[in-house]
Amino acid sequence: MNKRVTIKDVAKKTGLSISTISLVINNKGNVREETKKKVLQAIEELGYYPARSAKSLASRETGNIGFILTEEHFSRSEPFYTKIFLGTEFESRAYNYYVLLTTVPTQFSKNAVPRFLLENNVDGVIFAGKINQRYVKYVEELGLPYILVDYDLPGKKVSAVMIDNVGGGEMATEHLLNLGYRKIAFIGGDIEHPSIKGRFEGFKKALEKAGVECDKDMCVVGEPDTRVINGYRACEKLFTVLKPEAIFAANDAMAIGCLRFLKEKNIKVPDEVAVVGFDDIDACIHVEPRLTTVRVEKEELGVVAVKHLVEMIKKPNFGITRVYLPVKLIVRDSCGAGKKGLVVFNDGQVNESLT
Amino acid sequence: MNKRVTIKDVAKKTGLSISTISLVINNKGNVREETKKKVLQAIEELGYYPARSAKSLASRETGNIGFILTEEHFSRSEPFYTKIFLGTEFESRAYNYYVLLTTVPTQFSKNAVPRFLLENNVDGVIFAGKINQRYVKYVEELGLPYILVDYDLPGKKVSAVMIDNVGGGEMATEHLLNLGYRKIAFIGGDIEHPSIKGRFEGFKKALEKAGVECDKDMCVVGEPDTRVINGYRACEKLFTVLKPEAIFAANDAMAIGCLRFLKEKNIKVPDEVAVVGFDDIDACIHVEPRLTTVRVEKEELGVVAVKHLVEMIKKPNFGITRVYLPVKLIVRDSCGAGKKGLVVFNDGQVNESLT
DNA sequence: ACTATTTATTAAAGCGTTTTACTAAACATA
DNA sequence: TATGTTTAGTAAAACGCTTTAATAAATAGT
Repeated sequence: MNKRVTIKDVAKKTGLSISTISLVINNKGNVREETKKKVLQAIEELGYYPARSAKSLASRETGNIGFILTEEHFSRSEPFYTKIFLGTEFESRAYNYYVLLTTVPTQFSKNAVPRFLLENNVDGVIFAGKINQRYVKYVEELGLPYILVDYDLPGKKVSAVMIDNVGGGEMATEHLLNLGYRKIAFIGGDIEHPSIKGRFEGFKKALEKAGVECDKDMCVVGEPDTRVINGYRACEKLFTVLKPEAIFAANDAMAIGCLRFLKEKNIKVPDEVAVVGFDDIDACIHVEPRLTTVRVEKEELGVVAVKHLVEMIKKPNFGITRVYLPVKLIVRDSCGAGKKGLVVFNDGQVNESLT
Repeated sequence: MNKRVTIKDVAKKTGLSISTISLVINNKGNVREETKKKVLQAIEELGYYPARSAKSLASRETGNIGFILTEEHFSRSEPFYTKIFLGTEFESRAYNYYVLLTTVPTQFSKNAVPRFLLENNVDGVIFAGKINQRYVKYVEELGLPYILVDYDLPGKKVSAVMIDNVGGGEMATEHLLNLGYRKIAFIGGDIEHPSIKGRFEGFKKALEKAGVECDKDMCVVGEPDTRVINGYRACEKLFTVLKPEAIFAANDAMAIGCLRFLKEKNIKVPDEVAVVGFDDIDACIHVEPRLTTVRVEKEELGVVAVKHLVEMIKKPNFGITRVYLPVKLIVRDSCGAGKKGLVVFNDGQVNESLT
């Protein structure tokens, strides 16, 4: 093919040295305005663009960000982390970075270390979701800046962008309380997960504030994870003994599991039981009834993570940043708010997602 | 930080030259088994791994694959191309590639050229979905191998992995015919799109085979694109004049649009109208009734694209590959198959996606 | 006018690999 | 034994940049 044009060609064309060309490109050193112009023009005319590999080698900057996800999270149908990823992907471009995605097994293992770390091929790392502490430690020892998204390392001060889980849990519960429900159940799944824990905390906080006692039997938190099937089972468990007026599920998947169970048992939602979820995944508007939930701005999580990570890359000893992203109650049909004549502060009941 | 260990360190430790180390790593040249062992051990002990940037610079291989998507397709909620992307992402890792994603505007523009092309930072390119021909040309002129996914360039022999749209359209239509429907409508959106065109073709083919006349008025193909809202509108248009017994929508989004309209008008699905979609997006199992559709293996599209692209990268003049991925009818509730006592050859009616 | 300082440019080293051409040793061939 | 052929290993150039230290020219200070 037509040979690649290099910095040498630009030097030759302008009669300057390659050093000068480099300085102009990177806006460094003292270069006369006039020569700058000349160089820029030559670059334009030749269609020159610095080769990434050479630039990386010389400058020790790769222009890449690593994105590490535990394998379970990458399950091909899980949209939550996919969206976070797309957010980082999108935002990275604004900062002229590319993001390299990889998954790692839950357990740390020497030969599960992401290749981009071994190859020295990233300038910083984003960890999304639950992650084994040893991966973080590995990255730390490399001296790379990193940030966690939607997770936190207990007992370790790390940079992280998190969801306001407590606030969201409170919000959802308060909403149910405001609608007059008192016997409210909580369905949680893996309560060890910081996010679930936070949502549960918010749940209890709201109840306490309202002076409603939190019935332990109404809190099903034993399931191993937060998939639909476990929501279904938790709901089943719940209804064998009790009859809650409302359910707050720690995420939409589980909430949808509840909906499934209730539909099977012919228990009407929201007339007999109200259901509120958390996350606002796409499915919410497709299920029947449409699910009231707490919206997490998933892409935004990724976006914010990139913003901070880039800061950290640019400025060494930037320090630790910890940010909590606000959430928002999205009222739809599964909580009975409409029925009860409540003002629905929702954005676009009818047309939403008619995309 | 602890300084990076380089090939020099390995050379020093083994008392060999760096050339030999390199040869061992890349399994080239003539190196005694014995020395090979020695080198490998030293590498192991030192924890050496070749730096990507240096390797790239010297070998002119980047280890990256570019993934180019038109902006509309990247709309953050569009799961179709996201899944294709995840498929490539996943498969790439098996081949030790990373994939760099970028979007481009619909119209070609000199300064919309993906940075990874300018930087010489990819070994090959995947184009997903509808793409302006000039981008393809640009890549071609760079001498880079490339492959299209879910699109084709009319009048140009390019490598591509496509869906069997015609077969799928035929399948869906035949299914409706088998159920006894005769007045079958087609809702298409952008008929210029090769995929839609193919599905329409399959539709007509099936009708013809069955000796059923294709009523032009039953084919709504004027909408600008295939979003939910346009399915809604097309359906509305349809029902102002006609009363089809069944609808075959060219994709699930539009099919869901139909469902919305029909629910609003209180027209029962499938009792009064049967609906079949195409793609099998996640929402299918959440809508009411669950949507019968033609499943496209979206991740698989990405996987296959990577497989072929890697071949092309490894073997220059590999030639053109064109592959059609088969599709599969997924019978659910919107077509009335159950009601009519038909055998339902579905995988997991009840538990599917209870993930 | 002479020195000190600032400004503009460059030569050259370095980044960490791959690869080619070369050498030396070992082995075959006759 | 002399010669050709493998085999094993290496020196050195190349890949295309950045960056540092040095130099030269212009400007300022007295």
